[in-house]
Amino acid sequence: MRQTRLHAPTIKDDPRDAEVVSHRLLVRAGYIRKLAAGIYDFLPLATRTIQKISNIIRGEMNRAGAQEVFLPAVQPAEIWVESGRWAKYGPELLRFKDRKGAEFCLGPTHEEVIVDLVRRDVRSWRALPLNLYQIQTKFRDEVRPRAGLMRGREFVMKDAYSFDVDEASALASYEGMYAAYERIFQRCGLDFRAVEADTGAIGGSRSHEFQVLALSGEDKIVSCGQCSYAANVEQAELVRAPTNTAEPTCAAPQAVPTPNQRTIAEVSAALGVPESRFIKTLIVQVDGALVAVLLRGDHELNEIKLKKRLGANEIALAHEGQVLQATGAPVGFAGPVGSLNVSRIIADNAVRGMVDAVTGANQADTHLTGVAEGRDFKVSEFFDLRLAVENDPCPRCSGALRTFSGIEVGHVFYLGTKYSEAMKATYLDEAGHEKPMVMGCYGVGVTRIMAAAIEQNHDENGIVWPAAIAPFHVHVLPLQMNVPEVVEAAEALYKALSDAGIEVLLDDREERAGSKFKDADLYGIPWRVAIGARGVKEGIVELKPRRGGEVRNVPVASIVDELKALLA
RNA sequence: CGGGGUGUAGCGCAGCCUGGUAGCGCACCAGUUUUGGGAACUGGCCGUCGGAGGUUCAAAUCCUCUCACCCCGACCA
Repeated sequence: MRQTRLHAPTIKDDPRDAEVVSHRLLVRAGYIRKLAAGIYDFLPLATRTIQKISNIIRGEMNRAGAQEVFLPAVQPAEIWVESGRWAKYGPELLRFKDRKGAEFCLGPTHEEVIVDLVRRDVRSWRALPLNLYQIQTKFRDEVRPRAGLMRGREFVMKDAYSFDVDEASALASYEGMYAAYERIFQRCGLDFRAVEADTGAIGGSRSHEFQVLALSGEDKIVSCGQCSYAANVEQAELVRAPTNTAEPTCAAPQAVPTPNQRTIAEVSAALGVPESRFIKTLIVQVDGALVAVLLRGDHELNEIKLKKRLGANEIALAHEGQVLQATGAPVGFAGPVGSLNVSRIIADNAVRGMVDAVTGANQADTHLTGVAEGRDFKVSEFFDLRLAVENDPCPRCSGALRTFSGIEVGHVFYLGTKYSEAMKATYLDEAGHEKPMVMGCYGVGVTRIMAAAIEQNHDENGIVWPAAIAPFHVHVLPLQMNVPEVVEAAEALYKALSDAGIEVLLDDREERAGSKFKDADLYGIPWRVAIGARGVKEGIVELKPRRGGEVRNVPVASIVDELKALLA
């Protein structure tokens, strides 16, 4: 490809609306442009990288026995009504009507479509297992799209769906996809971790996320320093610490004035008591009722665990008015001692046996010290309700958990029969009995991989692509376009590399060397060959890896073989 | 949806407080000189100042409403 013909306009200034690195660099390097919030144009370089990623995914999916299909993005409401998700999915599902008034949506995912497809024609155990996948544009009307491609409303996703005769076979399919995913992300050159995850609204019982480790990641994950245990903090099981058996040092709680000190941090600083000695009291709406949830002051509520433990459909922190109603005090002074107007009081395991603790007094500008669990208040039930934190004990071994930020680029779910039962996707087994198919579903965020790869691979000058997903292999820069020998050498090298099947971008623009170097760094192509007037007279060109390495002089005669070897 | 912020040339911004001929840098076009890490000079092109309404002799500037976008939170296969 000649750069004079390439549409990849670079920008010197950072775009104002881009904060995260991948967004900034993709815009500056001319890979993407924004059309609307969370909706982007993919320019030629981005399209090439997306193709590379897609082809890696195809290779691994095909190798794992899955077959590629291409399903409609526009989906009729009927099948969503059938699965129950037309009502449940909420405003994230972009719905619209056709000219006759019939209801449709733009597919955020394709369980309904695939189940509808498979149930029509698959009637026998002989046709199973079956695994179908596609690479396609998805649309989710996110409340708040952000961070460029990391959380867009329209994005490219690979989604796969497996159908099996029974649970054992379905779990084998799941393991097959898990293994394929590990290969996919390895081949994309990503530093990632597979972690145990919550199954969320999609249901099912077994789930892993593939998280690319990056400080800018939205997800928090924990991983054991000693064994292979890793999980999303939402999911991480916490072993119960030994219950405190120390005796309280004071006979009864003492009220202390804490004017306008509403947060644990403020009161902790004012009283000189560490946050871990506080009992945090959250008033939570659980399906309409108010519940008091107690946590140790330095811990955070895991809403997913709370929802699960209580079997609730909807939970949310109470509003100011509800807090006043429950505690008789403004927000910031709630505590479990005395009368709380809530349906019940539950607590995290870590609150059990706390003594000499600090809590709100259910009275404005007042806290209580010297509070003891059991003596001064009663909890109806203890659960594991908090988010895991650094140094929590590993639930599998004696190690300690460490925390990381991650970007979710893949997710595998064991679905069971949730959709096949709702939509009657059944088969006849060998004995002639009708049974629901057992399903799994598996997603990879293709465009998100592109962003995640940049989050992990960049420097102050631009993108540093992992070779496997770079838009080109080699970038050839003739440094003086007015020196015929330089242009001739560059043209010859361009032809020789192209003939050798190497993807090469030739910077044939009438630009000064400095501009060419700057743009080359922004683009992030793995190998750069600079051809200068001095070197060419001696039969020398300069080879430089985009990642780190030094410039190396290579004889013109051997540069093609050299690059062939490097790219093999 | 709650909180905060921004909309002025293709991009990044100043001007707004204190109303009076719409500016700067980059990019783009032409020319000259340059030519190994975003060249210099000269000339040139590009604006319904996000939109609507109002106040005023006069509005980018003041007032009201509205739309879009960004950040934090809530939300989220």
